Amino acid sequence: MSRLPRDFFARDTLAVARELLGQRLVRLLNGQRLAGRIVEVEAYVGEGDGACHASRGRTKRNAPMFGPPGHAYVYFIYGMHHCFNVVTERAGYPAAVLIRALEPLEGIELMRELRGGRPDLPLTSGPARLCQALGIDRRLDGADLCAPDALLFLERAAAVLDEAVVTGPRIGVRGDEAALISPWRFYIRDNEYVSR
DNA sequence: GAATCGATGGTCT
DNA sequence: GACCATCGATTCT
Repeated sequence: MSRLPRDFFARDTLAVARELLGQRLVRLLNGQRLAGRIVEVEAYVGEGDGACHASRGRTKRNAPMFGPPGHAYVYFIYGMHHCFNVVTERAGYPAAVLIRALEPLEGIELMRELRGGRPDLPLTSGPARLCQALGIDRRLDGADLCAPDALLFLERAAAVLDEAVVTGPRIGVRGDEAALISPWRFYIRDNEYVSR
């Protein structure tokens, strides 16, 4: 099982977003492997993207987006939730892919515990839900996903066919008109773990 | 099933 | 002081 190398992330963000579908996100937590198949993502591209956190320049919070590709950008929102992004493109150009939903594959029992132990709630169908299920918080902000000793990384898995990929406007975006309609959300058609 | 709302805190103006 | 790349519960049709 090979890991996605830095070159994979050092490319056009829309291409990276599209190709992240089907790949496996792996979290090592307390010696356990938690993993899921990526089924939904969104791209946030550059300072010209009104919905991108970097659209108003570099700040302490969004600094990882301006850094080298293959690193994590984890932010805290709504007073209680975390969201996880993979930084793309070259250092100095702020862009990232938000991971919005996974299909749980490994460590499902621990994921359920991290989600509060309730059997009836979705585990990883939503950006904040998957962060809770995988134990992702601000301690992983800026982490190198390509380091040999990374506790969070991506593994190569079977590609998703074009006919199984759906694109559409991003969820929850409140930016300008172009940002509202840009079809930069990608998800796997008919997958039951896609959010909303 | 759809619409609405409260929780809760960091960040930026 | 306003805004938020959300979630889960509640309250309607």
